[in-house]
Order: sequence, then C-alpha cells, then structure tokens
Amino acid sequence: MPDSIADLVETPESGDAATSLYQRILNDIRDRIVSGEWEPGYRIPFEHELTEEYGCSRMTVNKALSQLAKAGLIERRRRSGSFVRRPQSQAAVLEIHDIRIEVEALGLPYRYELMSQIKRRAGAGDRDRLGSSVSGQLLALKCRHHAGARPFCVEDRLINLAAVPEAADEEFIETAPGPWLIGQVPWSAAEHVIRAAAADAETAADLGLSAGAPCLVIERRTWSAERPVTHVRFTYPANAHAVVARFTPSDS
Amino acid sequence: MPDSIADLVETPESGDAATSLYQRILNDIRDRIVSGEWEPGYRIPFEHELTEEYGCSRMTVNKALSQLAKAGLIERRRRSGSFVRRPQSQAAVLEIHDIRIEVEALGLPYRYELMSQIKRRAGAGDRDRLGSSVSGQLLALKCRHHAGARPFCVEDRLINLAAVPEAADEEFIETAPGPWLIGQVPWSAAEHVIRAAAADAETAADLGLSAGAPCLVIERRTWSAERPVTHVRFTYPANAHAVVARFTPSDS
DNA sequence: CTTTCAATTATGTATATACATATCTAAGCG
DNA sequence: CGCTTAGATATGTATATACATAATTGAAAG
Repeated sequence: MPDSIADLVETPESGDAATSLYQRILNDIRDRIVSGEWEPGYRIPFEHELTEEYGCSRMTVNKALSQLAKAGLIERRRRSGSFVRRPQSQAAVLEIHDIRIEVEALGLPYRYELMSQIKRRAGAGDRDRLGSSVSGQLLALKCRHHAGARPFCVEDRLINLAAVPEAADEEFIETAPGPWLIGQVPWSAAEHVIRAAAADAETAADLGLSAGAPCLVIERRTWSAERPVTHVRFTYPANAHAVVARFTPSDS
Repeated sequence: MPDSIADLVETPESGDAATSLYQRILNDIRDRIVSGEWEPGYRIPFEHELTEEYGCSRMTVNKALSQLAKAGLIERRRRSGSFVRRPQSQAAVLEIHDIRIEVEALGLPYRYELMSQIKRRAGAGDRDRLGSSVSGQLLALKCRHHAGARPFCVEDRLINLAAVPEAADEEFIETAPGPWLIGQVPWSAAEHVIRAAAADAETAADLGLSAGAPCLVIERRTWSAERPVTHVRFTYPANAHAVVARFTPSDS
C-alpha cells in the first residue's frame, strides 16, 4: 500500500479518541517530520527504541514505520535504520466556491433550478458517497445552475438529515442547497475529488451536450464535527470550467 | 492515515518467487478488481477463506486486505466482510508532485520515457504559459509516464533556462524533469489549473485513446523567488486519475 | 408486533516469537 | 596491506494467539 501522503491525512470520520496505538506512533513521527523538527536525512529512532518509548511490541512499531515508508515520508535501510526523506509538498487549499458568484463573475445572469427532491432512507450507494457510517433518512437533490440561457452545471446532492434535520422542511426552490447549508451548518472538514468523465445520457441531456462529451466532475464531501453532512457532485461541460489552486510552502 | 499502498507495488522484474506472500495476495485481489472480474459492490472472500486458500495465517491475509482498504480499492465492514469500492484513484496530485510515487501508489510498475527535447528562444505562446516576463532561452520537453504496460500520462513542460541554467546540460533520459527540478530549485509558489478536455489527435495517440476521449488536464506553474521556473501540463485519461484534496478551515 | 438484548461473526489491533535478509564491522588469513 | 569471512544489527515477513469492536441475527420479553 502505499500510500500517498494524502492517505496519511487523518480523515474526518476517523476520530481522535479511537486512534490505535500504531496510528498514534505514526502520527507522532509524521508530525515531527512535517513540522521540520526531524529534517531530511535525520535518522529516526530504531524500532527497538520506539518499542521502549511506547511500551509496545516491535510489530506495532513496525506497522507504523512500514506505512510511513510506503507513504514516502521515510526511507528504511536494513542494518542502518530509518531516515527522513525530502520534505513533502503542501496540500493545496481549494476554495469552496459559490456557483452564483462564479457565474456572475463571468458577467452572465445566474439562474437556479430545482429538478428533483427525494427524501429516502440511506442505501448502499448512498453510503459510498456520504460515508459508511450513515444510516437513516437523507435528502437527495438534483439541481441545475444556468449561466444566461445555457446550463452551467448540474448538481447532484445528498444531505444527511441526521446531521441537518432542518433540511427536511426546506423547499430549495428559491435557494440552492449549497448556500443554504453554509448558513446552517459550520463545516469542519471537506474533501474534494476532481476528475474528468464522459457525459452519460442523462447528464448530456441536462447540459445540452452530446453523450460522451468530456466533463469536469467535482465531488465534495463535507463533515461537521466528525459527522458527514453532505455529498455533492457538480458536473460541468469541459471548457466551461477549471479549478485553480494557488499555494506557497509558507502556508503551513 | 493510511497507508500502505506501497506494498501494492509490483516491481517490474518481480516474478512470483521474490514477492512476499502478503504482496502476492494483495496483487491477486487487486488484479481481479482492476480487471473488472470483481465489480464494485462484490464481496471478496472473508479473511478465513483466504487463509485457507493461501494456506497462511490470518495476519498475513489481514495485512494484504488492510492495505487494499487504505489504498481505497476495497471497503471493510465488520461483521459483513470486505467489498470492492467503485473505482476511484486516491492519487493526490496537489500533494505529491512525483508521478512515480503516484503510479507506485496504485501498485503498478513505473516507467518514464523522454519523447522530445528542444532548446529554443521564448515565443509568444511560451509567454502565455510561463508568464509575460520570460525572454531568452528555454527548454521544451515532452515526456510520457507509464503505469505497467499502459501510458499513465503525458507531460509537456517548459523550463526557463534563465532561472535554471543547469537544465541545459541535463539529459532527462533517466530522470524525469519534475523530480530533477525539485532537487535543483526550491519553489516558492505554485499555481494549479485543473480542467477537463477532449483529447486532440496527438494526445490521443500518445495515450492510446481515441480522439475526443475525455481527459483530465493539470497545469502547474512554479516560481522561485518571483521568477517563473517551469510550466508543466499533465494530461491523464479520464477514469485513470482523479485529484483529491482534503482540508479544514483552520488550514487557511 | 415491536422492542431489547445477547450471541455470533468478521474485522481491528496488539503481543511474543521466529527466521530471513541486507548491510555494516571487525577479525582472520594470505 | 588487501581480501575474505564471520558476527552483529536492523529491518522484513510470517505465525499463533488473544482480546476488542462493530454490526447483524435471532430469540426473549414487553
């Protein structure tokens, strides 16, 4: 496994309380590396030293170190020890954008349209999107955002009613769910997945494209206090949209 | 955090003899997932079944499955079993700028290939990419990164020789320009643009796609001390790649 | 008929142990 | 002095075992 450094990031659904020992060891070492306390080339303590420090077995320490090695943060050499590798780069911050502002910035009139709204019990597919911990009622919305006369993007959203019960009484006819949610729930963490995909028949019809046309898909999962709040998938026609992220190493 | 996809890596020369058992189990399962034999939602055999099949202990099977779970290929649910997740790359381009690590994190052997290398004076199109302040010599590179037998992405790069004169003497046959630059120049700022696009004829040929196929394009401009260093455009086939970014408000 | 609770089951983590393997160190020999 | 060899050392993988935890099933109680 391997992981990428992204995998080393604590995901919101993994609480802090329930962390296992090997995870704690891993976090401790990772923190010392990314904070710069242990610089590249530094030899981190041997397994048997960490074993003593944490009062655990070598297997537990080994699990933490193996995963750090797979993540590329350290390099392990038999007989020599484990060494910090060159510093990892920073995570970029993507802004949570408001589509209205985006459209109006283009100088086009913005229009929002609710296409469907269904309240239902969470199924397996929903758990894929919101997180496996979700059970109970949720709200499935499909909306369309227009720029001038043309569709700008379609929005396919799930809202966890256990986290946001007020959403059940909201109509979402005038207000888009994104801005409404921001006013309701303070989010504590988010995850973006950005990818390209060919438009399926439904999406193509919604956006006025031909099936198979390239689209940019942005999915966002949001948590509030460790609890999944919403999953949303925006589908934009290619060329209508790009994501920009700027960052500097000094940010962290 | 995760982690352990590093073990998903199959070294090119690795036959069956040199690989460890847990790695072999991991590869077997991964292959069945990526080949489509086990579709998303499929329940893979329980640990105790794999224990029997491979004639090993549960810990060994568990190591393989845990790493697959961290790699995001499967989802594990207590009491229910382990299930194939819908395909989703966990590569984090914004965090890891090294495609080798990205490919290896997917458990595939990595290969780099230099396709062309041209030294020329900056023109108008180059200034669009590197910034208007650029004048003088620059290096234009085209490379291809492979994951296993298939092209993973093509890289189209400009290097400002005024900022990195050493690049003129580098061959870039063994080393990809990305890792080389990181070792040469400390970057102080970067900007990413991520978008979807239809493959043009040249890109389609390079990636083994049909023209018009949806692709994810990631462009990055990097500066060192206010001076443009490089502009690079990575083009990935859709479905082969996604960008993941996680963040919390406290980061910004 | 519904709710509650205990048993079952699969995974999650941890331990002690064992042997393999790579590599560095130092002793021994020509 | 240079080369070979044996030991020491740290990591790599595997085992058997144990108990914890989460989720589902089914039986008992209301």
